[in-house]
Amino acid sequence: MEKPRHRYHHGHLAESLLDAVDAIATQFGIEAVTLRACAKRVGVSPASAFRHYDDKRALLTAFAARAINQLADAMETARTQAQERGGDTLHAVGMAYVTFAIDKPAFFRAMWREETIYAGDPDYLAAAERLAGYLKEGFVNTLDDEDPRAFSPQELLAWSSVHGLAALFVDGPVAKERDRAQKLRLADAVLMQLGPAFSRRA
Amino acid sequence: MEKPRHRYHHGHLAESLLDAVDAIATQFGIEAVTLRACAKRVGVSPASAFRHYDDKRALLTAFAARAINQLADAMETARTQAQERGGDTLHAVGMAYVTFAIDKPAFFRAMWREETIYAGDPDYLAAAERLAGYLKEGFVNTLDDEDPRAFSPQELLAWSSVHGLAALFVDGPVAKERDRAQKLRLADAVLMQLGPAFSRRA
DNA sequence: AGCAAATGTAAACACCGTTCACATGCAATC
DNA sequence: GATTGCATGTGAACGGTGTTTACATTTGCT
Repeated sequence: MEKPRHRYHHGHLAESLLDAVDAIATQFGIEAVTLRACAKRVGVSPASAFRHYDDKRALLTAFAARAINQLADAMETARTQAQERGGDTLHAVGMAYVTFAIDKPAFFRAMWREETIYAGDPDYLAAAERLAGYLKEGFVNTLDDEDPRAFSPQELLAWSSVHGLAALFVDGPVAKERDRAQKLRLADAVLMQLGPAFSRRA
Repeated sequence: MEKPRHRYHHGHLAESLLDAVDAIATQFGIEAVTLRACAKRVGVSPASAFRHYDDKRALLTAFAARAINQLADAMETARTQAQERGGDTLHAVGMAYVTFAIDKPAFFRAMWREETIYAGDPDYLAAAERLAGYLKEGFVNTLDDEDPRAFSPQELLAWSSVHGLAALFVDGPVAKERDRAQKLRLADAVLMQLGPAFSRRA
């Protein structure tokens, strides 16, 4: 497990490149993510990336899928904790969503960028569907036979509210000068307002 | 008003470049917008753009501000019509918002891109504030002395819902295969759900 | 051991944003 | 009307970008 510094074959290049995207996006933002910079950071030639990804776009797609799964993980944790404590599951999941966006804005931007990723990618779609699942929980399914990718107006309102709030924090002129805690308090207040719109189970 | 084909001085380069961004973004998406391509389309050398904009980013900022104002125009029209007809103003304004996003996705993307524009630009901020104003209308202001850029939880919920719905249509995996009319019907149903969350004036 | 497939490389390509010294046209002054 | 100064557009150059290609190295299989 030591570091054989200069192996010709890297071994885990595909994943390491994703880590490089992660690091650069975290530090300098998604716009600063460059194939060449990722390669350099991993200690590998620029061309080698193409052995693992068709495109820069394919790399960003994989990164987006990974980011969505990270967000979904956070939502899953929030749901489980809320269930144990008997709290409002939808609220908890929504707060996890907004919190992630506030803490990892570059990741949040990378996730939803049709022009920069291959939005039809199966892994990406699967991750998005998993994420949507946590938001749908707690709603009474009016039609169980329905396409699982479809949303009832209520479900879509829930996702829209949470997503819009996150997006406005990250890329909009909302609460720009407030710190993290203030944003979270504001998010909490906003999501509370959502309550009356739903007749949902405890 | 004829066309003096080859004047050395263009005359309205700054605005023409915005038109070029408009055209290219409409046809090929915002990611395809290139300073050189804009210049070529206007029939001018690439360097000339820098006499009018500090940056590519400054050009995109101006375009974003223009796009926001276009959206705000649409919202203003919707509001006025709804008022005349005695309809739900907030709903009408929200539908204008979502409709714009569906019809001009590249514009909608360009508007909210902190990493690609100068989000502190006064013109941009003014446009955003104007837009927010139309969404705030119809709410009872609890604190009139408050910072006009601040939002009550209700107001922010309204913006978030509408913005999130638009964003999910444009850059999310929602209603991807549906046509325009179907999306608009779905948007209508979603925004209807919002009603119970507000105790707002007629 | 030997060979094929997988993986990494170096060099080249066209395109990108940006800068700088220079060319051109416009408008105000004499 | 000529001169002069300023705003505006140009051409060539720079380093950086994604991507391709022909080639090098390593791994894994027989």
